[in-house]
This record gives sequence, C-alpha cells and structure tokens, in this order.
Amino acid sequence: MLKKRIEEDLKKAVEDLGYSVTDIVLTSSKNPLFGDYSTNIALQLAKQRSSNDKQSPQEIAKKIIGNLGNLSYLSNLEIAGGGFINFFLKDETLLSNLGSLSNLSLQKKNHEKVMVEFTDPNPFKEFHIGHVFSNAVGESLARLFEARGDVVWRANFFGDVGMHVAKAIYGILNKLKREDLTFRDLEKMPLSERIKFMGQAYVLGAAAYEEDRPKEEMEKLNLLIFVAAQQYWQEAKGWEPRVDYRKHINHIDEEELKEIKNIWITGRKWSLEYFETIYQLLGTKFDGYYPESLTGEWGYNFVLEGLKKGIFETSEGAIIYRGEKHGLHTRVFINKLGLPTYETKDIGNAPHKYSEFKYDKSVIVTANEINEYFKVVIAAMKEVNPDLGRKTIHLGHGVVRLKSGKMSSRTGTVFTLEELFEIVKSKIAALLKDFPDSEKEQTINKVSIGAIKFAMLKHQPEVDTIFDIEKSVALEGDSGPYIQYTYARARSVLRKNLSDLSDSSNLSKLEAEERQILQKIEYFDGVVEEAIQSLHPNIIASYLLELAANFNLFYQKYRILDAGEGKKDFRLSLTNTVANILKQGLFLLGIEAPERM
RNA sequence: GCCCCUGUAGCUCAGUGGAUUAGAGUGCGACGUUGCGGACGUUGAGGUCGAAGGUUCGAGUCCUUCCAGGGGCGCCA
Repeated sequence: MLKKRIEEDLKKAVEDLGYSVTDIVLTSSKNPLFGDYSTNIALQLAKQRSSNDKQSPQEIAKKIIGNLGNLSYLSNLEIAGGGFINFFLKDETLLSNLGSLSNLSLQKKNHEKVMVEFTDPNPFKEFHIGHVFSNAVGESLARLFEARGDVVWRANFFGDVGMHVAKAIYGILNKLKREDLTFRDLEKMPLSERIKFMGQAYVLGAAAYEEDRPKEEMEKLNLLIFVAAQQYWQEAKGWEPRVDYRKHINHIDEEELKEIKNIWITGRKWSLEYFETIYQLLGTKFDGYYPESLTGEWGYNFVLEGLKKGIFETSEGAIIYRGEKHGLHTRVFINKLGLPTYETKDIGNAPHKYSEFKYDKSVIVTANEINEYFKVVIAAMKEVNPDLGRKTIHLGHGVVRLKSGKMSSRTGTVFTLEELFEIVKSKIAALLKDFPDSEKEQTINKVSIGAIKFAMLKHQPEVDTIFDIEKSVALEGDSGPYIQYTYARARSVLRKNLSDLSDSSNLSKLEAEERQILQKIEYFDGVVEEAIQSLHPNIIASYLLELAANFNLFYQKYRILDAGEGKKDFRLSLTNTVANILKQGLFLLGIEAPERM
C-alpha cells in the first residue's frame, strides 16, 4: 500500500527536523491538480512551536521536502497553497501496484477477540426494519473486524421474558378465545401464519395494557413467565436457579403455570425458528444466543454483588443505581416485585457472554433510543467489574422511520422486513423477468437484500434514516444494485476473454479515467481501516459508489476486449481488479455480488 | 424543567480546522451508444451550510447563546 509508504517516509522526514508527531494526516486528493495524496503537516507543525521559534508553514514544508529527498515512486513533490505538500505518484508506480492487487486480500494483522452483539429481536414480536438496520450494521462490523484479522463472535441477545412477553401471551390467550381456537389449532398452521398470529396477539395485549384494566393480571402473568422460564432451563439444561421468583407470588395455580409454560416454550421456539430463516436470508450466522431469561439471573447476582459493595442501593423496595454521580440518571435494576429490569438483564449479559467467549472488546449495536440508558448500564458495570466495563462499546444506530412516523410494535404500526422485502422483490423480479430460471429466485433475493442493506448502510449508523418505502430502496444511482450491476457487467466482459491475464506494467500512457481508477484502488485498504476505526460501514459504501462510477465512466468511454494488444491486457487486468474490490467491498457490507443479473 | 442527538440543494445524504467555485444521488431541463450488458454515461439549473456572536492566518467543521425537530429523564424494552 503506497499510502503507508508515503506516511512512513514523511514521518521520518518530520522527526529528523526535531518535531514530535503522533499522527500524520495524509489525505487522498479530490482535485488531480493537488496530486494523489496531500498533507497539511507543515501547517500543523507551524502551530506547535512557541512564537520566538516560529517558522512559516512554507519554510517547514520546504525543509520536509528536503529531508524526503528523491523518492523513486513519485513523479513530483510540491508545496502548494499555504504550505500543503502534494505527492504525485508515477504512473509506473500505480501500474505495478495493480499487479500486486489483482488477487487482492486485505492484510490480516490484528488478532483481537471481538464480540459483536446485534439484531436482538424479541420472540413473540415482529421482525421489523429496525432489526434489519441493526443486523446490517452489526454484520458489516463483524466482517470488517474479520477482514482485519480479528476473531469475531456474533452474539444475539433477546428478550424472552419481561412485560412485552406477558403482553404477548395475554394477547394470545385472548385472541384464541375471541376466535374460538385452541393452542393446538395454532400448532397446525404454517410457521408464517403462527408468527403473524403472535404478532397480532402482541398488539392486542399491548393495547389492553394501555387501557389499564388488566394490568394487575398481566403483572402476575409476567411473574408466572419468569417462573416458567426458570423451570424450563432447569429441566432442559440443568440450570441451577440463582433467583427465587416464586416468593413474589402469593399463590400459584400449577395448572395455569403449566399452560403458560407450554405457550411460552412453544411460542418462543416458533419465533426463534422464524428468525433463523430471516438470518439465512440476510446472511448472518450467530455464534451465541443470550436470552434474557438467563442473563437476568446472571445480572441478578451481578447487582447483588454491587449492592454489597455499595455501588447499588435500595430505594422504595427496588434496587437502583444512582447515575447522577456520573452526570446520568438513576435507573431501577431490580423492581419492587424482585424482578430484574432490562438494565439487569443487560448488565448480566456481559458476564454471560464473557463466560463463553473471552473477548478483548465487545461492541453492542442497538437503536439509539436507549443511548442514555446504556451509559448508565456501562457506568454501573465499570464500578462492579471494571474490566468488562472498559471492554464494552455501545453503538446506538438511528431509528428507521417511515414518512408517517416512527414504527413501534407496541402501537401496531410496524413495518416488517417481510413487507419491505415483498415490495423490493417485486421491483427486482420485473427487471429480471427474462432471467434463466435456475438462478432466478436466488438472484432476485441477492439483489433485493443488496438494495435494502445498502440503502441502510450508505448512511452513518448513528443518524436516523427516513424511509420512503417506495423510493428509498432505489435500484439506480446511490444503490446496492448499481454496484452489483457494475460488478456483473465487469464479470461479463471478463468471461468473454479467453486468454490468460498477463502482467501489463510496460504500458506507455494511461488515460485519465484509467489513472483515476488505479488511484482509487490504491486506497481501498485505507478505507477499510477507516471504517473499522470509526465503526462506520458507510465509508465502504461511499467508496464503492465512487469506484463503480469511475469504472462505469471508463467502461462507457473505452473499449476493453478490442483495445489492441498492450492496452487490452492492461484493461482486462484493471477490470478484474475493480471487480474483485467491488465484490470484497460488498461482502464487507454483507451483500452478495451475483455474476449475472 | 434537565440531559443527549440532529439541522448542509425540492427530497435523501457525504463532507479529517485547510486549497479558485461547499459535493454525491434523486427529482426537474437538455443530451449520448450501427459498440464488451442503457439498472449506464454526459450536461444544465438548483445553497444566506438553522440564526447570531466568538476563537483562528483559515470555520459547514471548534466554543457560547438562541431557534426548530427527535430521543431520554426509578420500577416497559
């Protein structure tokens, strides 16, 4: 990578002048007049010294250039503007670089163990497009870490106990009664129908909860679910309970408990089965699953430990953490019924995950509406277990909004992945109507998922995205299909060439468009590093769009296969490298690149 | 009321304190291939970077205040 080389040479030249530099900023130039790379280092250094020793940026730049001497890979080195140093690479340098990149593989030099938790959909509820956003971001981060050589563990945390489940089960019981069905009838339906039923039941239960009438009944149901879940883990996995939930209930009707337990186990299983079909479609495979029914118990112990140390305190019958000491809010960890809240389940999630995978870093991707809440959880974790606290990074992604407003499974205005997928799929299917049947279905899926994921990943993850369902998942312009199409077109040319690709560094003259592509290829590695460092997959997305646009312009203007000897080999090699990078870049975004589309 | 996030072209968004003239895509106007895949390419119009101060040789970027939108603020997740 040439950028690294320039940075090293530059750093040495600057240090020889007696300046201490921690960070050399070398940027790729947008304007070809300013060379391939530029640095403002001289302007930065001019500020560093006290006034009596001050030198102008130009003077410093001049000295730096003097120290750099003659660099064989450059065609020119100049001072411009108010002290910028511009680096012009030789065409031969870029060309020889192409040879080394034609079988591109990223340098794998990092070897940290990284946990990435993402998607986190709750059983009994719909998989909505917010989950798709979380999945797209998380899967991309996981792949970026892997590209750097890290060992990644994909974690999926889900709420299988808590009021939302009580609402869902309350809804199921009532909906069954209303429609004169039994739970057995449900079991005979196809999976998609069962999921739909449960989704509707949840909305029913949530609405009933708002009315306040059955609140007490639902709170009791909530407790029963905790007991049922605990029994399940005891029987199925030999789990040793750490918390006694029964003591919070006056009287338990064992028949009722049995019924609830059956619905909980079965409904939960259906949801998880269904989520797996979605993960397969989206291209994620999780290494570990962390249900709140278990992490809650881990967290319970964690909080009690903190209580003994005085980190947590009791208040009005609940166990709370006072966040004010860190400029945060007070949050309840164990409610007055003795049940762990989400805070406890989440704080217990850390030791639970760590017990299975001893990570150096744990990145948790969730919606940003719980950013403030997460700060409290991490602050508390840092006090009880500083090591785990330090290793935890929370990335709050933006809310996916519809034009009509935010969607919520609580109010029933969800927009599910299925609904979105159907809309996109029908558009793609229309375009691919003459496609050979054997690969048709698969290709339609690849392109549809590419369109959806790319539409989400082209934005910064932290910022809210507004989804105009019809328009947002575009197929032309800034889109996944645009890049996939460019890839397919490049592959089509390469398939038509029957001879071997040969080295072509003896080329006499580069066209401007060819040079621009070579320059762009040069800093793919740098872009990947930047994306990892900032946890911003959108940097990859922007890069791919630029590369695809550069290639399309070249493709439009010049012939490849009948370019004539000398040119042809080079252009094929260039096309091959672009195709490889597009494919790899898309892979880093979790998107597949079909050979034909 | 307090805390956090966000205000850049009609719309959706990029933009490390730096380089004439703030960039893409989309939408709108005008075009292009007897061509290797037109889901492509070229071109035009479109901006008081929410507002006002400040720091700096230099501010869309940093600081302060204000305005607007969103999220959060002890037993939902």
